[in-house]
Amino acid sequence: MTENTIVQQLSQAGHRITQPRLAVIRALLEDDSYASPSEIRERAKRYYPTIGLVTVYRTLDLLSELGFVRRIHAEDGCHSYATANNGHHHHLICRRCGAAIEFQGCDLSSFLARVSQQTGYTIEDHLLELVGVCSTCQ
Amino acid sequence: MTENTIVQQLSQAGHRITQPRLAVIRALLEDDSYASPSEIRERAKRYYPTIGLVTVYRTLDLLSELGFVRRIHAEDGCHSYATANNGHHHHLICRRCGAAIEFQGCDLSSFLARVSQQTGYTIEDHLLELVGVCSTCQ
DNA sequence: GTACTTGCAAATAATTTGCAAATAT
DNA sequence: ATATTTGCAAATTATTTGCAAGTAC
Repeated sequence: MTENTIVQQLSQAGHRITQPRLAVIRALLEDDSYASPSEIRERAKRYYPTIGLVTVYRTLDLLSELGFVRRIHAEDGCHSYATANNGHHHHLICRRCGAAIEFQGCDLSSFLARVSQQTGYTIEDHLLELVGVCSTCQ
Repeated sequence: MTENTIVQQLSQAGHRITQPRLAVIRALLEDDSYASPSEIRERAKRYYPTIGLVTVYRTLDLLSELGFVRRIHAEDGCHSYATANNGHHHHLICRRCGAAIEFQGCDLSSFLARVSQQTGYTIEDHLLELVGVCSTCQ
């Protein structure tokens, strides 16, 4: 995902391209490790030093609605975000450095069909996150 | 999971069986839908009317360490808990009534091996939650 | 009897809201 | 020019901690 793509889609969706929003977008793209709103704010200050935490919250909400970020459900809480590409829906997270990348080809259909049969539930959605160690950290 | 099993293991692990703890355990077992600490407190009041919210938090922590409850990562936040059986590790959640049951046989090994190969990560753990509609709610 | 547990009150942390000033278009 | 966005301050919500009183063993 590039800054241009995000800016374009933000704009097309009727939102303004402001300095604080750009700063958050850059902060997210410059580093693939997941981060909390206040960590993202610290990174974003490099691009817009006076950015307020409230603006970071609001920008994350906005980017989340548009599918450019997603909340990470880590062992220590669910207050962090990572960039996300539209379409893919799952993160693979490095336990050491926090790098959160998306992986391709989540095909669980036969597994889900079996669980559905066993339980009587219809299954409509799933949350899947993999945790491990990235190649750099190994 | 039964009250007796939990009480026994709590006791064996050196913890005391108190009225507030029993109330939380009963509140959890009486209903399989997941609930927030304060909802659990409301349910537990039926068994011990003066129970404090702090005690509910502490009891949930304790039960969580022992593996009898697990946090549910729902669409609206990660502040809720459901009962868990030792060994199984994933919940299937009804979107309508909140029933959270565990399912058997999570075999993702070949899937995980493929992701590992594609990404260069070693994969050590995973978080999986399925969301759907239970047979009663259908 | 003693160590563990409880629950209040207070502290801390996380998030949201109201609103006047600033800014993108 | 105007509607959107910002960011402060304050409100709200969630969670943790200190500690004196209560309770299980």
